[in-house]
Amino acid sequence: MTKIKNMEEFAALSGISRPTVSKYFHDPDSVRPTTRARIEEALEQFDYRPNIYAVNQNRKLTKNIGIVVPYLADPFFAEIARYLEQSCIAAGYRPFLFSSHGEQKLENEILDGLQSLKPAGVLLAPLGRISDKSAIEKFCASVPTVLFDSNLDGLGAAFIGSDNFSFVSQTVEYMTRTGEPPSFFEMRTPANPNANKRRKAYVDVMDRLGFEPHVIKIEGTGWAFEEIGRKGALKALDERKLRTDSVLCSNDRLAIGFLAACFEQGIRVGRKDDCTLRVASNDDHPFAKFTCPSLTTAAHDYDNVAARSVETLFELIENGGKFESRTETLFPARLVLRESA
Amino acid sequence: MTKIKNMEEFAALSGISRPTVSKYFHDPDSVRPTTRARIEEALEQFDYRPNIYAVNQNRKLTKNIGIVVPYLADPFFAEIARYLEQSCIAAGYRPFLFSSHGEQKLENEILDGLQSLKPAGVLLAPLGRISDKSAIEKFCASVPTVLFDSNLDGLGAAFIGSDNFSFVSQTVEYMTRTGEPPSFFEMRTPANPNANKRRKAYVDVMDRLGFEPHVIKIEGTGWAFEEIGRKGALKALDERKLRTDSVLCSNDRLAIGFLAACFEQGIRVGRKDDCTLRVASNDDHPFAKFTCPSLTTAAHDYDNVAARSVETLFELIENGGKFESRTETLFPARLVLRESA
DNA sequence: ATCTAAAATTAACGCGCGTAAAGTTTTTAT
DNA sequence: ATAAAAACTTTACGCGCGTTAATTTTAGAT
Repeated sequence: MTKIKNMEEFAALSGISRPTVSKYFHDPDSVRPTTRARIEEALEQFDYRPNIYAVNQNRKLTKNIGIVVPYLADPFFAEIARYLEQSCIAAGYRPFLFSSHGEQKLENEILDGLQSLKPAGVLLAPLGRISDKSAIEKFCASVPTVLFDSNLDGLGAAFIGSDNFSFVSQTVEYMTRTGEPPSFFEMRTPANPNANKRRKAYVDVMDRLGFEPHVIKIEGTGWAFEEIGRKGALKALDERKLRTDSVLCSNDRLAIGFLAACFEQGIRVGRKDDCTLRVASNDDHPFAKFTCPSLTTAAHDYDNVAARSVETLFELIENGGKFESRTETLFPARLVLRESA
Repeated sequence: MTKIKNMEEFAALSGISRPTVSKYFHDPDSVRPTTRARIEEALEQFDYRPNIYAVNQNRKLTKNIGIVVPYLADPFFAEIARYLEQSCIAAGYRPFLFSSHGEQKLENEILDGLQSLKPAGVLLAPLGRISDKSAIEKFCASVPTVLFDSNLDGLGAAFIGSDNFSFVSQTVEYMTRTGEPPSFFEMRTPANPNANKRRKAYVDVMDRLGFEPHVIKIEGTGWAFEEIGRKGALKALDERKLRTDSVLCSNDRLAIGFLAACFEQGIRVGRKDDCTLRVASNDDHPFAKFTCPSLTTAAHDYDNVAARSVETLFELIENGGKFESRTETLFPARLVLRESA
């Protein structure tokens, strides 16, 4: 097994000229089947691969794709990232995954570093409220970018996410139909723009159903939602803030904290006879199945959001990085009935 | 704001020769303070950055560092990855994060792709049992690699992880001291080598304390530990496999499933009077605080494992990629008492 | 066997930067 | 002030590959 230094050498060993070999690596189907066979034969024998730095220096467009999520320690984003990664690989691209870890500074640094990677495109789930909009706008101007999960008005070539109204209307209607209308439990200053849309949807749906909306806003900042939810729930329970026996949490991570607080307080949650409270939520977090009781929630259409995001990005890339107009695609939720409501 | 094309152009605009500018980017302290100032002044004015592809093509060693974890949807690894990333950045390196998603094929592909990135070093938490040892060995031969979390005998230049004996001895001793000796709850064919060490430690400690070890092995493969734990627990409870009122789970994700199963069955877990079962575990998963009841567990020394891992890798890099001998560093656990035991 | 379109070869340039050598200027020490 | 050391400038080559233009070979059809 000789060590190959460069394409010149490999071309010589395979008996094919370098430009043809170069062409092969760009697109194996662009060469004659016989020469392709000869190259691939040599490839197995000598284990050569083009120097990606030399390749990317000379190609106008790299095969790199950046994937940026706001908080990777949230398994929801880890799952989505997994799907996005695999779709990129399947399409012959090279995904690079980054997490902003909830910090604006880091999000900016990631976008900064991403620029020098000269990616063909970027899939960005921004931090949301605390994102540096102007920095993101500048970034999007120079790199084809598709936003997902969190929409920022007008930024990126397209947005793909979930239809928050569909989430909340389904959970509210279900709870109302099978019991009492829920209060809405959320952070006072949510990081994610979806939270605001969910609150609005809650108020709308309650109005429409003829009930008075009741929003419980809890304190806390950052991304430790479970702890924030737990503390907020303890306080709300202590102060008897709930107007009915039903609560709808803005998202599952808050609900996880809420359920932990209920358990601590000996409050039985669920629809069984001995239960005094029903808790539902939104997202269908990977752990929602393992809360006690298991969490009734509105599930993201993970697969479609992820699939459409990469699809859209590929279209964008093939379109030269620009769309005629910015599109927003929203996928509806699927209600997942479990034990908590 | 003119658009700069290359270093030549930037050098001209800053009034400094290109080789000096190049030197500056390699190490800002290697040029005279006055010239450094002039360069940085121009830098603010013109926003130029070297083309990383051209840079990396010519430098013997890149500033890239690969971070590979077995399963990023596990918040434990997400948290560790976060720390590793930040340490790399602080040291002037460029971390690239990859997850094997529990698949050998993917782990191999990641290492494969990593080679062409020509990283200065790699931090690798391998899949464990299902890792392709020969592939990893080959990789380590050509890239300076430090293993963490999961040890594979003899692979990598060093290993940094947790002392499984310390984990299990603390939990077993605690449970025994304050109640009955625990059974050990684990997967029959665990993916992670730590699991085997924990079982051995359990048997050892039980023997030493004069109790008969009792290991409950449950079925299931893959990385959906919570569901495996839940199903296994339902079966074990149904078949009355437990010899005492105490269970020690091999890891927290299994324990999360175990607790969910107990809740479903109406079994009260904890140390209160009305409880009939105590459950403890190992890892201190980020969600362990929010299980019902909250989980008593032995915590990894996250910070030290992560810090020592990057430290070791940097030493390795400065050492030219080779150590005299392979070292294994283990950090002890810290017992975290919560409500479940 | 002959023609033609497709594919491969040869030759050569450029990408942006690292880096080395030789000469010049600036700084530091005496 | 002077010498030595340090830093900078100029010049030039090389890295590995993309890409183009001109030429030759090959394949499929008549």
